[in-house]
Amino acid sequence: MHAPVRQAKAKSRPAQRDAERSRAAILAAATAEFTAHGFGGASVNEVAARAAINKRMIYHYYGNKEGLFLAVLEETYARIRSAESELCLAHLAPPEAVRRLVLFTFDYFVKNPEFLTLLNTENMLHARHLKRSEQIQEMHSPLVGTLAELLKRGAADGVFREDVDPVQLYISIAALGFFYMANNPTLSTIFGRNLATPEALETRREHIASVIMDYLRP
Amino acid sequence: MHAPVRQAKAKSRPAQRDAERSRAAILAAATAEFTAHGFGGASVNEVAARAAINKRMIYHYYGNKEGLFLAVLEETYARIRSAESELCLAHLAPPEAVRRLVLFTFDYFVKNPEFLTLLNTENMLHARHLKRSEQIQEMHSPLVGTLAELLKRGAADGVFREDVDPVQLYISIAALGFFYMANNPTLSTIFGRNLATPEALETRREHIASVIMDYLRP
DNA sequence: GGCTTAAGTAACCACGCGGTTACTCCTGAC
DNA sequence: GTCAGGAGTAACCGCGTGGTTACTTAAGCC
Repeated sequence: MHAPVRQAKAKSRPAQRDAERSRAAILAAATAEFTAHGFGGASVNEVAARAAINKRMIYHYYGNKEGLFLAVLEETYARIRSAESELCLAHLAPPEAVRRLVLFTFDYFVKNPEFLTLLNTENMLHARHLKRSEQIQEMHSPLVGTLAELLKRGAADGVFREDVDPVQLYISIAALGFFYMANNPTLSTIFGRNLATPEALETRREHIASVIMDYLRP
Repeated sequence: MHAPVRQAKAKSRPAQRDAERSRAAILAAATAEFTAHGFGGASVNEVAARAAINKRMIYHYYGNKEGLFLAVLEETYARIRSAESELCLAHLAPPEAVRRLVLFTFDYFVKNPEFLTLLNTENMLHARHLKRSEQIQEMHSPLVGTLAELLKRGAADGVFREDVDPVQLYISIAALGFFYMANNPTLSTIFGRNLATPEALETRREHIASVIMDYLRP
């Protein structure tokens, strides 16, 4: 799609029309703003400035601040689900597959810290946005079902214990990485050392794999 | 200390003077306000209203909103350290002591959800308040040292594996409970069931103990 | 080419915000 | 008894907020 030609206005770039591009710019700006300041501290004026888009358009596309935040959450969940769908675990031996899932989860949190902060913000608000979402089914991770299959196969093979609840295990895999990354600033301050160096992250990554794999031992 | 007698003003209770009581009321109100709304969304006007104290006094005691939030964090840390100091683990067998610590940690998070939310808020702000605190030493948990001793004794007794990093273990013990409680609203929404019922909490509690104790098996 | 819809703009509004000013008066110390 | 300091009050200020109003104009369709 070519950019239309139009006389430039003083001090502003030529107005163009591209709804998809505008919405994407707004979502990216809103993600940064809500991540940095939380829901109450974030400013719609600032989102508009960051996106270089008129504030009226934010209300046109998303309705209000709550609708904007829900759109940010939905996109955030879509991203992790998309990344999870690229894991191909079914053809792997159960221990290798679970280990792969554990490492993927931690690596995802390391590369996407905004996911952690946005989730914490939404939990502080008692998930009131997610509860209104029409995409909750898409947010449910199919990996819990995958994990249940792996645990069943592993128990049958005698390489996993038999009494593992896949939901509890999935939550624990997430917990071990999420807490470490989301709380890294206060943990580093209190322990008096940087827990976010590449070495520290590698140590934590291997520790998490060890905790989970040792828990699954028969 | 007796309450001084003074003529009541129209529509307001008699003004009394008690700095300690005022500070305590302000901190309690601020804890509730920051817990519910985060730092940016919390309002100093609302804190004053909740505490039934003039806003000027908040600035008199705490300087500004940032100083108020730091005071709330320091009190929050003081509370968990006080509760931890009542754990008497040294005389217990290492497995029983570690299990006691694990259960205590989860139970504390269940009973003090504001601790989780305030910590998440401070981490979103990159621990900028904690970094300015003059009480960081008091926030460092002595339990890490206690845990190191237990791991050493347990390994010598042959009931624990020998290669456990006490800091990583302590973080994992906190992670398994913190994530579950702090993310309960979104997890419950996405899994389509209430993960905060007494049964669900008991299941989670036992799961965490199992994960940690099985990890420590030689 | 004209018409309709929607993308986009600029300015505006009422209100709440964090913090301050200017004071009163309680209380403790000398 | 007096005085100074601090607890406490009421009103105020400049600014930013979420959201709205009233418009222009690009672009697609018939």
